[in-house]
Amino acid sequence: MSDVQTVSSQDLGDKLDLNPAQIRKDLAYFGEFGRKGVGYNVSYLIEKIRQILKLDRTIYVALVGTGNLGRALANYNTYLKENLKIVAAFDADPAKAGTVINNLTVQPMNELAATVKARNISIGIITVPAAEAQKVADQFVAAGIRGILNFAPTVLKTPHGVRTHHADFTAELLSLAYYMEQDIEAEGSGMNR
Amino acid sequence: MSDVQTVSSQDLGDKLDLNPAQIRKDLAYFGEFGRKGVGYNVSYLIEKIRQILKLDRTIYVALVGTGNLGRALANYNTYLKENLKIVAAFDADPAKAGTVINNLTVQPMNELAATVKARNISIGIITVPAAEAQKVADQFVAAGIRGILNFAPTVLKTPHGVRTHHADFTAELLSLAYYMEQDIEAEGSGMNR
DNA sequence: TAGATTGTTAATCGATTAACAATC
DNA sequence: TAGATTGTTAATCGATTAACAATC
Repeated sequence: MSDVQTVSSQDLGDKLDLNPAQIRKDLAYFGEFGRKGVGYNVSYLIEKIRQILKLDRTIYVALVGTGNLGRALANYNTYLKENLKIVAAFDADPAKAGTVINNLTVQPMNELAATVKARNISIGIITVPAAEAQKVADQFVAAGIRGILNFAPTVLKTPHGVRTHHADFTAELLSLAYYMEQDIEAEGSGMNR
Repeated sequence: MSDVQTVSSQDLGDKLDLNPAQIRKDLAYFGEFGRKGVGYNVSYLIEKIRQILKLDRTIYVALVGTGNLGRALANYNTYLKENLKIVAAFDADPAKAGTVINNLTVQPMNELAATVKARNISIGIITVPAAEAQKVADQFVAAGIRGILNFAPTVLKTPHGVRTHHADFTAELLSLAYYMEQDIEAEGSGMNR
């Protein structure tokens, strides 16, 4: 491990709390990336993993809804890795068109389809009220988007072929609450984690 | 299934796409909730599951940071189930103190500890810039909070006994992008999902 | 060459499913 | 009683880990 050019499955297992055999098996599933007796070349492995995870290309993202959450996400843009870029923002309110949020000029909805195509946008983020979310999803789908990240508290219907993830704060809080209670019980019973 | 008073593991398995034996085993782990030859009493089962998931009590939540994201979450409050309630909001900017967001009056940070105790708050939400997040977490911990939901793009250090979840938009988008690509490949290869 | 470490096969472990006695 | 369905034990399946030949 003093040689930073190379890393062994043992090293990786230690760091990731995983069995070295697991590491080797998982990597071997995608190809032969290592050298027997030597280990894995770090930069080569990173490049391979980027390929496996499809992180070797930039993905362009559009945002609909420039309320508090939409603006928060647009500002978050700065933190997104270079392979994810929010490049367009839309709002149904015509009065919002032309306003600027963190370098993005808000566009009216009727420009959505053309912009998605022109800028090669493949993911749409929905931060509109629940009542409007489905309509926006339909417009994204019609524009040819491949994935939707929905922040509206409603379940969207999207056709097969369009991946839809739901960012659910409530679920996040409930999950946290559940594990908190588990912790408390574990303490009470003198168990360790 | 025509009798809505009662439900069988078969019924539940059909609905949840799970093996009936799995359903029975999982439920049996927590106790004997069913009646042989009859099934599970629906309302009794719901109550038991609520108990198991610790959903039978109200959890009080505080929010620090009333920027775009904080305000968005405060408004989201309306959608939270009755067992999760954001009951306090704080901001480091003294000028913000006293402003009202969706029924919540923003308080100055020096009131945090007292409010957490007085209102029996067990979860803290952090929506401040990354640079301030750790400081806020420390204050939450000192106030005796049991769980933290962190929206700042930074990893927090919290002591053993304080559950910390990180709501990571980037991870959400990356995961979506990954599955999108998988879908595309599956199509290309004529595989079905 | 001797030591190290991969990729992979064999052994183990755990989780899922099937089967069934108990019983409503 | 006959039919249905649980709770649980036994069988199966898959995933994790150990072991090791290949080889750098």
